[in-house]
Amino acid sequence: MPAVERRTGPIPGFAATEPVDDFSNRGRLRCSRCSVRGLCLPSGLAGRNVEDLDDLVYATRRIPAGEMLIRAGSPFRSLYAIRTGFFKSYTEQQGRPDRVTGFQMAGEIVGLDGIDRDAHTLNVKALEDSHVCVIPYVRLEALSARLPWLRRRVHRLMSREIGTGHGVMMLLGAMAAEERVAAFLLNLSSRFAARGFDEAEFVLRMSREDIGGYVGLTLETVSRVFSAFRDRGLIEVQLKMVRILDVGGLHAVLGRAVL
Amino acid sequence: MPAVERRTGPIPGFAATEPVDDFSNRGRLRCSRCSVRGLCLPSGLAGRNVEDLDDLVYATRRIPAGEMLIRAGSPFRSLYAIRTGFFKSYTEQQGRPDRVTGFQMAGEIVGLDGIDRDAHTLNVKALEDSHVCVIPYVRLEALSARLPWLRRRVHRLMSREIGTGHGVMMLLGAMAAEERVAAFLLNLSSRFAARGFDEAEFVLRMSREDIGGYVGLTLETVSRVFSAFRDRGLIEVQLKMVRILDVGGLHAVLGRAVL
DNA sequence: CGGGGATTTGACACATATCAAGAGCGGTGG
DNA sequence: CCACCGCTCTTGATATGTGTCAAATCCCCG
Repeated sequence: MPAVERRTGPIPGFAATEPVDDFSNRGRLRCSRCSVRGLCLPSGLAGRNVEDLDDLVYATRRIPAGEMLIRAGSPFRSLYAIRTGFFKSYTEQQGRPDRVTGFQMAGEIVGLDGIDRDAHTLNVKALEDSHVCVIPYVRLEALSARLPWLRRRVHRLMSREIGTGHGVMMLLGAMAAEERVAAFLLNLSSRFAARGFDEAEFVLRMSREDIGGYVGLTLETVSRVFSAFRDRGLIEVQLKMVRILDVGGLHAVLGRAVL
Repeated sequence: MPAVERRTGPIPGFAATEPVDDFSNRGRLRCSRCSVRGLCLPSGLAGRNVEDLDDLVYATRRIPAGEMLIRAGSPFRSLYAIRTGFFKSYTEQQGRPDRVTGFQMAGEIVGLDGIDRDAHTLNVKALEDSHVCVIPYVRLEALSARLPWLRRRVHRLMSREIGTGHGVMMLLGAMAAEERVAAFLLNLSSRFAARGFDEAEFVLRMSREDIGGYVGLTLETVSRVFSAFRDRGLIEVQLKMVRILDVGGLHAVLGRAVL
């Protein structure tokens, strides 16, 4: 069962079927006070204007580790901004392991792929206890009408996701196993760094199988590559714990493979 | 040298560095009269409103086969709507064959990936003589301010491109060679069909190497798979000419591989 | 008609998948 | 608190799909 539900009544144009566990937004949820505002929707905005966003967020929702935030096929109504936590987006394949399209962390927006068909196309599952902001699409739309910078910002977000997709295509279509894993680790590292976490030492929230599902390898190969990197002194690995000992070395593995 | 250039003076906020070979838009280029409007930006619009778009297009531009429409790294100013023709989007890799991120045809929009960084990230090259509509981003922005349906439409377009990317990830990360090629052929076929062309018989505009660069295989493997399909009576191939003899059979090759 | 690139086909190599077994860790319950 | 159980991870042996290298053919275009 997905999180506790507590609602505060329907929003015009927004069917109240969203499970939420926080109050409706009466100035309580403020982008202007959010710790990840520098990465999230308000990014790049000078202070005062951020308050324009303060009635954008409908509610927050707590997603315990292992619970689904979005189920593929469900009707699209909202985007979700990740406040804290870690998610994986994936499609299920009967028998085979999940095909993972990405991992998302604080400040990132999920659900953009659902706009086109008015339905979500991917499953999104929390890999650790997480909090998200529910952003009803109709509200975003309405606010976009009068906030040019918000239109622009949403365009940039979507454009970035398109570009991210191209990066993954590069990874999947043109890189060897070690290159893929190196690229994966470096990507994670820089994203942690952007959030003020240690860029050298971090915890992998996902399993080897999930990593494999993302970079297009089997879990065994991922494990082997980790071991190979360890033996060469590039990283330390102890199950979920990873410490990057030689960033330059990892970049060298990537070689001239363009990401 | 890229096509003939003929301009009609600067547009506010739009530096006149775009090579164009048609007149500036004085009601001459009309989405409302365009043959691909059903697939392009105006898609889904009731007739009369389409005229709102008529001053969106700055100019058309002819791109001869083999010429570049967009060069990776160049500053982002415009989107391009394909009127006629066929393009490939790709990144160059020194030594190795191009990594192809997609093929585009009439009614499709290219350049969306450039919004995020104000620069194009992919090369886009015409594979046959083509015509595109140049859509200055500032104009699209301005028009979006007063046309809710256009905002929505652009969101949908970008969302679709995100979803397309996920489809390619699926293909590259989880499918065997024959599955990839079958998916590629079926995808092309349905897109031709949507444009009123024969869905069973069509001309491949791209080389085997380009196909390989797209589906993540070498040109030899692509060729072998084509031959295998031919031997099994699924298709006829004669260089660029392809005829699908057994659609069901191709779908069967895909099996339960989810696209 | 000639030339050069694209395509096909073959032989072989190799990277990664597959199959299998064992070890380590974490969570649960006594 | 300890012991057990199950799941994830690691490591090994082997299989196999696809890449690589090479050569012949075909076509298109000049």
